[in-house]
Amino acid sequence: MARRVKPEKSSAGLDARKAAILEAVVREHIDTAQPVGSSAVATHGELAVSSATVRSEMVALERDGYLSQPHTSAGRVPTDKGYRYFVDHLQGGAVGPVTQQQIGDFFRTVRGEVEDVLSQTSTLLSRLTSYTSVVVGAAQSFASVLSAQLVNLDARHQLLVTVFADGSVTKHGVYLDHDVTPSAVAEASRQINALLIGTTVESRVQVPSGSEDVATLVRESVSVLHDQRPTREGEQVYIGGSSRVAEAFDGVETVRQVLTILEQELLVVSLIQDMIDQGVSVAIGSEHGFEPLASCAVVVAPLTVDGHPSGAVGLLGPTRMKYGEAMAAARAVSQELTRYLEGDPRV
Amino acid sequence: MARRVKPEKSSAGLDARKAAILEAVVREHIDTAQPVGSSAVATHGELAVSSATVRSEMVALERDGYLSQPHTSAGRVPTDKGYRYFVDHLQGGAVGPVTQQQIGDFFRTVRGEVEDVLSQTSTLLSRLTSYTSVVVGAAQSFASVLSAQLVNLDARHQLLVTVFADGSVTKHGVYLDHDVTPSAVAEASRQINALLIGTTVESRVQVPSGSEDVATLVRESVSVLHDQRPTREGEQVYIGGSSRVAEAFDGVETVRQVLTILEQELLVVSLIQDMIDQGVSVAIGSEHGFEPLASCAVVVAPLTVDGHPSGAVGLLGPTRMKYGEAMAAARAVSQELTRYLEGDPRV
DNA sequence: GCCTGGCACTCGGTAGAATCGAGTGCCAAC
DNA sequence: GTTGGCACTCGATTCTACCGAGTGCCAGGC
Repeated sequence: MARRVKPEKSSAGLDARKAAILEAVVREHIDTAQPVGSSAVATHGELAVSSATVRSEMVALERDGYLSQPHTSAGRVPTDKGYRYFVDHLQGGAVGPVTQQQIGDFFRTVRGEVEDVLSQTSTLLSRLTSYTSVVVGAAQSFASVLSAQLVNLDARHQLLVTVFADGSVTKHGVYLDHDVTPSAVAEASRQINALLIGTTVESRVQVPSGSEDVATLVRESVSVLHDQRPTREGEQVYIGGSSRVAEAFDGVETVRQVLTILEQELLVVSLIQDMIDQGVSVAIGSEHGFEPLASCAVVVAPLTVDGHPSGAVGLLGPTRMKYGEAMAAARAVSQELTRYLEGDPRV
Repeated sequence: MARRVKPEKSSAGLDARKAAILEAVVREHIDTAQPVGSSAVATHGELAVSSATVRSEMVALERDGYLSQPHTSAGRVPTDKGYRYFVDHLQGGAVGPVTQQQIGDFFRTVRGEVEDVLSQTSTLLSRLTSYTSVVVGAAQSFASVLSAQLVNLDARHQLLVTVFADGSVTKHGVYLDHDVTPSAVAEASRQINALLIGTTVESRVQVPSGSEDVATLVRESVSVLHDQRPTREGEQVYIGGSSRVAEAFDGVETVRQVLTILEQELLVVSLIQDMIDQGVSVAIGSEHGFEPLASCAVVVAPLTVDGHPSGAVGLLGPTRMKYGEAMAAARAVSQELTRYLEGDPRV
């Protein structure tokens, strides 16, 4: 058997006509949610060939895994591989002027704590794209302590309020089984502040021994701060427009599955984090290896504040989502959000 | 025409047999989600009457608005009024021992900031009941300031961290258009603390005039704290198990509508707040006057910490929800959560 | 050798007819 | 007042026929 290699097939690319047909099928299917027939491609598209030609090309595209047929005598539907090719060859356009304007307006007028801004950003992104949006804000666990203060709630209950260099604030209850005097709390607060400033939650510090109230308070405070579970505290997830899930899929069961996934924030974070780590911006269907999201596509854009990776914005839609628009919107929002966060460090 | 009044009809109550039949219909319908026929009631129920008798009673119940027929020759379905009667005559049982155990375990082991506890409580309640749950935590806007501190993020950016008597903490960015020295910040922090301690966000305080850095910082800080939007900051909403919405209704469109409502937190808060204010614990169908939730029922239980109303826990399900279980679970969780919050004031 | 028009074939979707049966309303008899 | 009996209704289900979009294949043309 001759080892002759047909250039169009062995190379990753498709020949121009196949590519054009694939693109037409994808575009049409995204638009109509219906299988696309050869004649639709022949008339609608720009290629000047007959439907018979399109048909034979489609056979090849199907053999190579870019298209599939729901059943004989139906049109073709893109496979995940087909979408992948489409996305890879999409020259990333920018977002429309109206959308850009809306994004600009939003960040010009939004105010409040970072958490609120992230949450509202998620809603914005969802509104702009009509897909479900996810914003992940990663607090740097290596951020050092700027201030730690023990506040007296009542004689037995104190609140440890810690401010970190990245602007995040945590609070932890510190309880004793007997009353302490305000002056003991004030003294403990001074010591804690001195002890913790400049450290991170990962660094170990020398705590005083002894059983008098001040020492106990200091020990308790330090331990409660260091025992915070790293995952939950480190990342916040904001999901916007979960009702869009019900628009994207028509089976109630699929909707339920996707919503169930979205409820598990750790899952969502790790999925998006994986994508960011691998430098991927779009995951289609089962590319992320997540069974229940097999009919979904995820688009992400990283957030980098002052050079540090610090979260991401993402969109979740059906595999037949409008990739161009979604990617443009995610990019635009991530850029503006980054600028906002940098100009305005973790309000 | 004789003005004779039949006692059973004019009084609010139904005669015993009608009540029994109504109850049987409601129970059966909640169980099966199907219209209930007369024979099912006659056999299944405890009443020793024939289906023909049940039928004629059902005609009366339908005339009085407790039941309705999807179409001739189908069984009967309870109306909102029918559910209302059922709920009003439900003697509130307690939660099962297993559930009680789970709730107890949860509050015995849960740790962290209040916000996290409330969020996890919402998930718990949803898991226990398989309905979507809502937890509203109301921070007292009348809570006085325990401590206010200005922390130096960098030369132009300061963070105002305020601790309130109810244990809540807020942070606000304070920015100037020029650099300030750390000692100015420290001095401003001292003044702000002295100025604000004991006040509430509603009380007006006398701020220093003058253009030097310290006075400006103090003015800015006080104003940024007072300008916080009262609604958004005052109440936090935690929604658990939104995927349950997809289980409760079978039309994708209904699911979408309900999810859309749940996304509008202010709406949810005001709905629940209204119910609490009016001392209602169950709202069925259109009782709350909310079009898109016409096919839903809402169960709430108030939270009162140290005698002050401070939020609520709620459940949202279909009108054919298991009222007994839902109410018992909401009550049990609200009690335990109340105890937790009191014993452990706003960690 | 590639493209094209023609053609037989496939198969899901829709419409209509027939059927089934759960459930009703009514009535005469007890 | 209750009950068994009975005719009737009407949604749901099944079956059939049919339509048509779309295919695969092939012979003829450029």
